[in-house]
This record gives sequence, structure tokens and C-alpha cells, in this order.
Amino acid sequence: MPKTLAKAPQKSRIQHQNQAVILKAALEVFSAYGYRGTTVDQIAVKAGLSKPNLLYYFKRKEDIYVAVLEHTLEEWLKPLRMLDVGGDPFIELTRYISEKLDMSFANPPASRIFANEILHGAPHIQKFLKGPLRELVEEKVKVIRHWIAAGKIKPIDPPHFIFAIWAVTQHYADFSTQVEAVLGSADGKAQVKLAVAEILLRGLKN
Amino acid sequence: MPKTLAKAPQKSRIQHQNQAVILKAALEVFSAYGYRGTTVDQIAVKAGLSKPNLLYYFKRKEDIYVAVLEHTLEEWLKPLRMLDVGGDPFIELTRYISEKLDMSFANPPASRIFANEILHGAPHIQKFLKGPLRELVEEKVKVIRHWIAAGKIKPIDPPHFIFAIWAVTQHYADFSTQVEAVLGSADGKAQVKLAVAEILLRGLKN
DNA sequence: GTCTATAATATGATAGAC
DNA sequence: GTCTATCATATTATAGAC
Repeated sequence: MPKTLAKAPQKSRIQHQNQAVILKAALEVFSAYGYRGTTVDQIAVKAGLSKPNLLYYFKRKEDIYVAVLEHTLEEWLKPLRMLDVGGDPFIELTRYISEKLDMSFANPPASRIFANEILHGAPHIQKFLKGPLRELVEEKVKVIRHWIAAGKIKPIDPPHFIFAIWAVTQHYADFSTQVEAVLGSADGKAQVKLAVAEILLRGLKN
Repeated sequence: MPKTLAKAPQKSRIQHQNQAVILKAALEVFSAYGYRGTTVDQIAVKAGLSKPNLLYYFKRKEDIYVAVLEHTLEEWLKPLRMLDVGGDPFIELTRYISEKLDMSFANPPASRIFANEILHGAPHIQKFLKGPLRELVEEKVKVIRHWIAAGKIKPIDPPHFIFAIWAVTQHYADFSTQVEAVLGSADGKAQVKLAVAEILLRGLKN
């Protein structure tokens, strides 16, 4: 078997695998310590690579960070996209809140790296916020307005209602340290879901 | 006038004034760049002092940070402390939400430095969270339970309701970049207050 | 109390052997 | 593709003159 044919795919596979390992490690470290609080060495150690080897895959520290952010944002929008104007508002919104809470509990680092980025002025994702995110919100604002116009839910300010859902659901990822400190021990997922859904949705019932 | 008597108070006044200037400058810089993203030099420049001179007042960078945090937290709790069990629940809660939003709009850096600290595991304020904050929440949980028992508001999970208020109100400070990017331009304070109060409180009405 | 100068260290990034 | 060694720089912190 000729070397050239055998090696090319193998290299790609290793590359692909290493990139995934790096992104996973980088997410955890960036999320815990912030952009400048993170050293390339920390990421390399967590990924099981040497620092120069890691920098072979991503030339600069910032490149790793941007790759992690983009990878995370892709997942982030999925639940909101699924909000269906044809469905029952309370079922749709309950599902959305439930999925966002699931994400917060399952992957706090993903929420935190995003929170950290915005907290510091979102220098790397301005375009994303003003483009795809804004368009998606505008689309779902229409969905909520439609439900209001159809008399299915009480009138509410749609964009601020979306902000409220984001704020409350992500609170359980970003501020879990505080939640646990104040509660003593964290409540179960099911209890949190019930409480949050009631707080955010009961006021919409006719 | 003897030197010793004249100088001592003068030094204290300068010290006190410089400390205030340093804390104000440090709040802005730490809030914008995070703990490790901030250099002592940045704070010194913003405070109008030389770096060694600043380090004369606070021996280490971490000391400045802790001082800023403690100073900020003091202000932070005041509105919640004022929640009065004897008052009308809707007036009390509307006032609390309104004051928290005022704080978020007036002083985003104060909210952000706190958010950043918790986001990264709250290494410097663990005791505060598990002590004074927890006690205050427990006290106000009782207030809410009292209102529920008296039939003044519908049943709600009190601690998670407090978390929701924190999450939503602080969202307008911590995530203002995102809010403005999504809305195009930020809505007026009055509109935000109305929307938030409705979202959080309407579900409590009997 | 405040400054200049500098020590001590940490870290991003690269060169070059294998 | 991966490693060791190292450069270049940035940054915390201090020493010591004034």
C-alpha cells in the first residue's frame, strides 16, 4: 500500500480527533478562567498535548477561543429555533424553558463562556449578535405576537419576555455557585423546572 | 502649628481620597477585563497614580480586587433588605425590581464584577455567599411565604422566585451588549421596568 | 508619599531536531 | 506531527533615591 494514500486519511483523522479534544479542553478552561485568565499551557495539559503541538493545530490562542465560541453558539440556538407558532403556547414555551434548563445543568461551561464573552462587551461575536441572533429573536417575537393576537396568551412584551427566559434559565448555569451556596444544596432539576415554568408562564394564562 | 499634629490628619485625608479613587478606577477596569485581564498599570493610569504608588496603598493586585468586591457587595444587598413583610406584596416587589433595574442601568460595572466573580466559582466571596447572603435570602423567603399563607399572592417557590428577580434585573447590566445588539437600540428604562414587572409579577395575582 | 529603575516571573509564540 | 529548547514580551512586585 503506497504511503501517500495510506497516510493522508490517517492524518486527517488524527487532526480531526485532536481538534475535538482541544476544543473540549479549551471550553472547560476558558469557561473557568476567562480568556486572559487561561494559558495555552493549561489547555494543552488538559488536552493531553504539548503546548507547541497544540499551537500546531491552532496558530494563536485567540483562534482556539473563537473556534470554541462558534462551536458553542451553534448548539445554543437550536431550542429557540424550534419554537413553533402552530403549537400550543404553553407546551411550546414549557418545552423551550425545559430544554434551556437541561442545557444549563448538563453543560455549564458552554453557558459560562458565552456569558463571559458578552459580559466583556462581546468583542468576538458582535456580528453574531447583530446578525443571526437578532434575526432569530425578531422571528420568534412574531410568533409570540401571533399568540397574543390570537388570544392564546395574555399580552406581554415579547423581546423582554425572551430576555427573561434566557436570564432565568442561564442563571442556573452561570450562577450555580451562588444558587448552591444560598440553597445549601441544589434542588433537583425537576423542581427547578416546575418553579421556573410557573414563575415565567403563569402570568400568561387567560 | 507642630508638624506631627498637622500632618497626621492630612495624610489620612490623602490616603482616604486616593483609596476611593483607586477603588473607583479598579471597579471599572476589573469589570471590563476580569481579574487576570486587568493589569495593575491599567488601574494606576485610570486612577492617575503611578504603579508603585498604587501598590503603596494596596500591597497586591488581589487586595485591590477584594476591596472592590466588598465595597460593591455592601450596596448590593440594600434593596432586598428593604423588602417589608408589612407592606403590600405587589408594591414591595415592584419597588424591589425597580430599584434593582435602576442599579443595573446606573452602574453596570458593579453588577458585572460580581457576575464575573460568581461565574468563575466565586473564589473570593464564598463566605459571603454562604453566610450573609444566605441568611438574607432565608429571611426574605419567610416574607414571601407569609404573603402566600395570608392569601395575598398565589403560591410560588420563594427562593427560585428571588433567583428569577436577580437573574432578570441583572441581565440588563451584565448582558446589555446583547440586549442592545438584539433590540437595535435599548428600550427606555420605564418600558423595561414595566415589562419586567409584568413578566415576573402578573402570575402572582389572585 | 511618590518616584525611577529593575528584579522575578509567567506566558505567548517560534525554531529546529526527530 | 510531535517534541525540546528558547526567544520575546508583558506583568507583578520590590528596592531604594528623593
